[in-house]
Amino acid sequence: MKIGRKFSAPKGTTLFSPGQECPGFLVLKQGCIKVTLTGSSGREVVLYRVHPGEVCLQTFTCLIEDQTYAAEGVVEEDLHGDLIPAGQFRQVIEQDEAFRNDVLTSVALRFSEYQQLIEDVALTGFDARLAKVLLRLVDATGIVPVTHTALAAETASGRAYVSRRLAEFARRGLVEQLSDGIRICNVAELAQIAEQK
Amino acid sequence: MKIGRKFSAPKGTTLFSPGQECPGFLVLKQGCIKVTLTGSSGREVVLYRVHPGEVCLQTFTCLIEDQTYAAEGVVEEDLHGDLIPAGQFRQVIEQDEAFRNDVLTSVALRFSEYQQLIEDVALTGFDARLAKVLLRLVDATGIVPVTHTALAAETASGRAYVSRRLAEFARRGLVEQLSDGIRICNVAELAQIAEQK
DNA sequence: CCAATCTGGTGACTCTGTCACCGCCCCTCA
DNA sequence: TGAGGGGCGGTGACAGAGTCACCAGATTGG
Repeated sequence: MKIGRKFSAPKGTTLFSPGQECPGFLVLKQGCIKVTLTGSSGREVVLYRVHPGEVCLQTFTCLIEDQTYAAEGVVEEDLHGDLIPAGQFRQVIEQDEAFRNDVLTSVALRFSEYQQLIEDVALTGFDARLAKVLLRLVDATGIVPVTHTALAAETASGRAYVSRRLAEFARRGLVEQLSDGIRICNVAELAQIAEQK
Repeated sequence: MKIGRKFSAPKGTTLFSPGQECPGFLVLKQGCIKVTLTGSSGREVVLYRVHPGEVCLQTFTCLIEDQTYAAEGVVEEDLHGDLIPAGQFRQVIEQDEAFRNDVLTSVALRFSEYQQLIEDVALTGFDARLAKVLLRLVDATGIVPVTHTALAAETASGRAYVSRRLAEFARRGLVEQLSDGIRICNVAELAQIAEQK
């Protein structure tokens, strides 16, 4: 069954920001959306990423309750997908089993991701969080191609502190700081740190 | 349409704990469930509460992914509701519009609650969190009938620190410590603190 | 070539949370 | 009745986490 209309957006596009309407239910075919929360102090936290096969759930809560939420969505990799207008949601979910399953799967995914995030932020030490993020963001060549500032958002922490701990990791030989990223040197030990506390 | 079977449990019952199967999709008619996460250090965080009209979503993620999650559910007020076996879920959600709406509403609620919790824990100062929790848990007589230990779980913090900050709040005349709880003395100023940072 | 911007390093703080230990109160049970 | 024991809360001393301000190098773009 054909639903929604084609939707594309290039890397860097802000899909929705606090206070705006978001464009609807986006079923991702290709690309990646980064969803973040920004506090009044300007500090930013990465909530989750939407990948192909998943549904962007931000409208969901906007629909049921009225509040506009503080989340912001930015395209990280060029985007292609189908957009289902918010108003048609209940109808489509009733009629289209595939869509319904997509939504339910996405919901379950997000749900456990959020729970994991809360666990990480509330119950784990910073080093474990940092190690986990590094291991999650390595590319195929063993390098994490992001700035300290970006790592701060990923770890729900501050840039200065990230720099300090990263220096300590480097001192211990776990990573090596490059001009354009971080090389992972000791995966095993990092993985062990990620499990602690 | 009649779904599931009657289910009841008295206050204090542990409905599910990390590693166990949870009993299924519980549609609450009466009572309250407290869902918490406990870290390896023994520290506990209150994730959310399930109230009448809502659905307990813990199985949801267990169903889609395989992992057993660290959440624990405890009955806070005597419970009555209907239990839908996990296996029947997709069938019931397809056929029963009322149930489908309940689930979607619950999901949206949880979703925004989780997001709020992440925002609170990751982006707000402790005092704001504490003030917020106090205002959320006051009863009709202006008293918050909980221990410091419970407040620590609600604020995702430690008991000792809660005691300290509460003493400071008392010194400033915002609250008064009683033998069996905390009296709120200055709602306005607490509300203002709750908004900060 | 200079200015503007982005990035990362650092010292000196503050805030947050931990640990251990204390005393208090209440309950139970011999 | 009195000796434990457990839950609760207060406190000092400390450790972990995060902030702020400021600096320096790199890059970019006019």
